[in-house]
Amino acid sequence: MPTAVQATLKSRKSPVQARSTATVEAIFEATVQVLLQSGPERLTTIRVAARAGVSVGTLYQYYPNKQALLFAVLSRHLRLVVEALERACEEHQYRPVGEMIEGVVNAFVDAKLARQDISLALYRIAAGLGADALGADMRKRSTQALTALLRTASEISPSQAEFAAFMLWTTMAGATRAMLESGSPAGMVRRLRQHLVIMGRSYLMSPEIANRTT
Amino acid sequence: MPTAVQATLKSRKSPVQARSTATVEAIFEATVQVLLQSGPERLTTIRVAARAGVSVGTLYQYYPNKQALLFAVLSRHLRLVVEALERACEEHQYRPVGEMIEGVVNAFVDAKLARQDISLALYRIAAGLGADALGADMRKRSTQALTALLRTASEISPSQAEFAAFMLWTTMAGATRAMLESGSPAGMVRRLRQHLVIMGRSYLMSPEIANRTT
DNA sequence: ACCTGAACACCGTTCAAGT
DNA sequence: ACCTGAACACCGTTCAAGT
Repeated sequence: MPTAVQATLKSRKSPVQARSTATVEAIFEATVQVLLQSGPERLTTIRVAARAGVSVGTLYQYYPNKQALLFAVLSRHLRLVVEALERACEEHQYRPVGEMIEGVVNAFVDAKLARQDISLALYRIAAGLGADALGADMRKRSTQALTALLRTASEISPSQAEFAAFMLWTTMAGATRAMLESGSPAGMVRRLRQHLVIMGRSYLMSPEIANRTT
Repeated sequence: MPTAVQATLKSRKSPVQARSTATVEAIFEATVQVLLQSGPERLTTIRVAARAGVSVGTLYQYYPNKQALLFAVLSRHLRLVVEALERACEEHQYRPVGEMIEGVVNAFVDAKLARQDISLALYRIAAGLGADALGADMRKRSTQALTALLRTASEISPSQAEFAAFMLWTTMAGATRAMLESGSPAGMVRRLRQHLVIMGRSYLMSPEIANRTT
């Protein structure tokens, strides 16, 4: 179920000719480039259009407003991260909790770091309403995948799986964000991975979360 | 050492007469009101000035630009949260780790929830550059207070205190933010407190963080 | 010392006119 | 079917003129 905001921010018309498909892609790429080179403050519709080699009018034929441009970029980025997480969840089902956490943490951190520059630029924009709804969607998908994973862990009480998934996700997301925003020096990445694993594992194996009947 | 950004966003002139002190406060309060009632998108300088009962020109006499308005609000809010955290850290020195975590988590969640509406509105604005620098400052102060606290815990290896403080802070901040953004239903607040305590405690008492020589 | 508000620059968005 | 770009509305910011 797409939210109202998402509907508003979707592409205005679907391109039917090859020419316009190329135009849409050019505008999307131009948005990424302007975002990374000029920053969100100087990202104007005219600048994006110019970079894409079209006029403003053309831009507005495919994206209903400026927010939609950033929404498109944010959307793809978040989707890639969530999909990486979902894959990791699939792959680590029925494994020991320690392995699960390690697999999930590494997948998440890798995905965020893969486009570190985009991640950072996008953190500054979450402002727009679209981002709020989108972030909520992604959190939902992420916690669902994690819940499903935790349900296959023999060590964990099933009734705790859902909330534990929420805690794991916000921990990974929060810590990775803080690290990126503080410049993410090389050594810190390694340490962050380690400590996220330690924290997640010890949390899940704590008497309150772990399955007492097993 | 104040950052360049902060210098730019500080009040432009200090009021010397009683009249202007009142004006500055009126503008500040007007900013909070417009932010909460109209949202960040509709917060215009003219609207804030009108709400404060002054002209735009007057507003710009005390705040160098629109960002400075939001910066002032964000700044006070974050300061209150950090100070609450610092107080909790002071008060729980040399206690068992379980009590430390409980005290710190409750202080943090209480402070964020005390002005829940402002917290939420401000999350949407962190966009502005000022917020980035300010957020970094607050993270620094918070982790320093937490580091000092953890150094007084007999159970914890001193060499791990600093990074552990970073992990604790991002976990609390991330989880609280996610909860607020997802509407923070009544029951969830209680559960979040519990799980933050469980997570923090089990992390700090894990063999990797705990002092093996004690 | 403080305040006013018209004027300016710039940006998001539209739409009549083109190919 | 797609593109153009001048025109419009609106907002942030300034500054000469007021008290």
